[in-house]
Amino acid sequence: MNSDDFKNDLDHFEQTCKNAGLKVTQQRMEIYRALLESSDHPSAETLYRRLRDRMPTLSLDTVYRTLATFEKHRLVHRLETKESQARFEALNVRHHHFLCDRCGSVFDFTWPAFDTVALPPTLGRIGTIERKNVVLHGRCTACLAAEDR
Amino acid sequence: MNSDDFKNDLDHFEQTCKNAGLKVTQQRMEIYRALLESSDHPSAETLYRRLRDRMPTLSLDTVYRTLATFEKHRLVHRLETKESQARFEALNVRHHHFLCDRCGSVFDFTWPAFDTVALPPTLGRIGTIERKNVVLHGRCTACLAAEDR
DNA sequence: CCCAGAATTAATAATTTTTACCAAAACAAC
DNA sequence: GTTGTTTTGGTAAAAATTATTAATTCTGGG
Repeated sequence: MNSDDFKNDLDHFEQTCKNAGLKVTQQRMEIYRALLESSDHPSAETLYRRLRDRMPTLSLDTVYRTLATFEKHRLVHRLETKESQARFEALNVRHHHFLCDRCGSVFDFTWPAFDTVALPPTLGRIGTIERKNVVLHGRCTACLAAEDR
Repeated sequence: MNSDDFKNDLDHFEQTCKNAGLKVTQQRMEIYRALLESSDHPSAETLYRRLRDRMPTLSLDTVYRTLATFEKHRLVHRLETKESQARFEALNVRHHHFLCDRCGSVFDFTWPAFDTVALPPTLGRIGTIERKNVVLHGRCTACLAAEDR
């Protein structure tokens, strides 16, 4: 992500907060920024540890509470994983997920061809679709390399 | 699922247990059967409640332990959801999931057209793929009907 | 610049989910 | 039958998440 995008995201964040009547506090800013800067879809705990350097007084409670607030206002997205700890990502470009079954890492990717495939007709009876996501499972390159030793 | 398929699944279950050196106990049988009979991807707690009628002495501990054992031997599959409680399904035909964002229900569907789409080339750098799954989000018909009132 | 209201903090605790422990009993498989 | 695995019951612990309360801090709007 280049610095312009970054600035835009932070602007969008401020705007969304204001629209929703949310105050733009230091903590909310930093938590959102940390999510933008992270590509590893951190959990609340991870974010907390990551931010304590910059913000020694930050409380874990605030991280959980803030993430829940963000989620409610669609600023962040809670990932679906099998792990016990929930993972989050800042909500920007549409993408899909690759999950490494060994180390649990999550990688993003885009797949334009997928978006054009017609959905199976049976879905009409199931419900209305608002989001389509692909989840791939496998081994990430790092784990593959580690296993070859 | 017709009763032949069902029998086949139970046979496959017994065979897999034996291959893995797992004893075919009453509890394991019933837990697996309950999963085969369920289309709602129940959690450990739900399975426990569901089975207590037939098996009053079953313990929750056993359900968790057994599901973990099954998962290790690839007899069941732990679903990825945002919910706190993990959900399980018996592992048979390949399918995708529709999640209702309102009531949390999970519906299965197949999508042959999806399976033929070429993956984006960028994935080569990420890792090797073992499973591809689509997760759709939306409102199930029941929730849509309820909202129209 | 000030004020009201919102948000955070600290410290603790409760809840929920999941897993673990033990000794005793049950039971599947050979 | 014997053996070794598994379940049970009861309890407990760990991990993840949410809540409480009062005091303090800070944002946003005037």
